Order: sequence, then C-alpha cells, then structure tokens
Amino acid sequence: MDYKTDGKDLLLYQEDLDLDQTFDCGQAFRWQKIDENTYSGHFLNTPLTISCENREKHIFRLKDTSERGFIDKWCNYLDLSTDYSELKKRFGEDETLAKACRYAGGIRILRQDGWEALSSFIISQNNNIPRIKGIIGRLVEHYGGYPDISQMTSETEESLAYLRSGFRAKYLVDAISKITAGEVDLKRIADMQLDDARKLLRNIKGVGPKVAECALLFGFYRTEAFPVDVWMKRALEKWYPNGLPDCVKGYEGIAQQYLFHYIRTAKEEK
DNA sequence: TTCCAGGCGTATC
DNA sequence: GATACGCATGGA
Repeated sequence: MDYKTDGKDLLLYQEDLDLDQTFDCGQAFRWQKIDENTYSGHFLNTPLTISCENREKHIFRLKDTSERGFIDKWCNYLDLSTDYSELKKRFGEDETLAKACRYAGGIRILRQDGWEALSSFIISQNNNIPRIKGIIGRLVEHYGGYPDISQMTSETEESLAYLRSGFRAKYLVDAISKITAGEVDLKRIADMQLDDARKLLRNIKGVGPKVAECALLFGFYRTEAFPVDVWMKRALEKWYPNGLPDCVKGYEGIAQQYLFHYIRTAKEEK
C-alpha cells in the first residue's frame, strides 16, 4: 500500500481501483457520483469524497482525510490489504473470468457495515438498483445518516411507510426485532462457520439464500459467500453449467462480483 | 399495457 | 424437495 498526506488530503496510489466499477456496481447503494472523477459517500457516518486524480498513474485523492482516519477506516473499507492483482492473476486461469477481469479490473469489494449491508440487501429483493437507492436515500435522509439498529427499535411496518419499500418493510421490522432481541447476534457472525452464519441470518423473515450471501460478502467480508441473483443465474447457465472453476476457491464472492458486472454491463461477447 | 427488477414466504404436491 | 404464485413499487 502506497500513500502520502499533503497535510489536508490523503493521496493514494492503487492500481486495482476504478471508482465507477467499485462504487456503482450494485454492492453499495449510497455513493454518489459528484463529477467525472469523484464519488462521495460514507462508511457508517464518516463521510468521504474520493477523486481519481490521475488515471495513468493510478493516483486518488481522499479529501480531508488524515493518515489516522485512513488507517482506521478507509484502508479497511476499501479492502486495501487485499492484493487484487494477485486474485485476478489466479482467476485468469479461467477463460471467462479472465475476460471479466479485463473488462472490469478496477472492482474491489467494499467492507461495509454489517447492518447496513443486511438491511440494504433485504430492501434489494425483487427490486431494481435505482429504486433500491431511492429507498435507502429516504431512510438516510429521515435519520440524518444510516441508522444504527439501536435507533430503529420502535419502527413498525406503518412507521416505515415513507420509505415506499413495499412488502419489504415488514422484513426490516422482523430483522430489527430479532437482532435487538439477541436472537440474531450480528457480532458473532465474524467468528462463525459460514454455514452457521447463513442459517442464523436466514432466521430473519425476508432473508433467503441470496440476501444472506450478499450480507455475508459485503457486510461481513466472507469472500467465499457466493450470491446468485437473476444475473448470476444467467452467467452460471451460460458459462459454468458444471460449476465454478477451482481457481476461485475461497474467493467465490469476489469472482462473482467481476462476473456480475461483466454480464450486466458488457455490450459485446455476452 | 405489460414486463421486469441483486427474492422470498407460503401453499401444494 | 421441488414447483407455482403473490407480493409493493416504479421504471422501461
């Protein structure tokens, strides 16, 4: 990892990072494109504005960010300790994945807050990305930031009506109640076997296989979790009717993210 | 107007 | 265990 400060901003050198591919690829829903090279968003309630300052030299500017804040928050959130070049090299053994990695080599998995990821992907079900962003935008506006679960304990299906989230509101209420009651302890998930974590999350109404995998991958950084939505179903039928290649072992979720972006947005060679 | 969206709960067999 | 259907909402 290579970075320096100029006293105000933090300058980051990172080859495997493309802001559009990372912040606007359907893994997180509250990053906003400010201009051609800039995104603004949050981790929990800490804001960040990040710009690509020089594409050829892979230099990014994290505005108003101290070295302390970078080390404490953004390093982890942006998954900077993972060597994506190495991962892509490994995935390159597979023909299709090699193409997907060439097509969108600047994707990184964002290590989001567990509750934000879980609730976001509950909202995501049978829904499209612009509308998911709309619902989450209304939630964040209502609370003045993404609400911690402890702020939401008195929410009901009726009180959440302003979200216009449809049938998903009752799922959010169930998640809030089971987590608050300790029936589903998010703090334990990091230490659990993946299958136990899956089962635990699926106790929540509205959390099935897909939502559980997304929460585990994006909210708890379980890179072997493998979300299969309608797009990935198409990708699997088309390219991997006999299963995933061995080269993704342990990092199925990251491979999934390259494939998801590839099949969803690539104009040719689908 | 109809179809679809980063699915899931429920009923039915 | 598999399959069919309804579900809120809004964009295409």
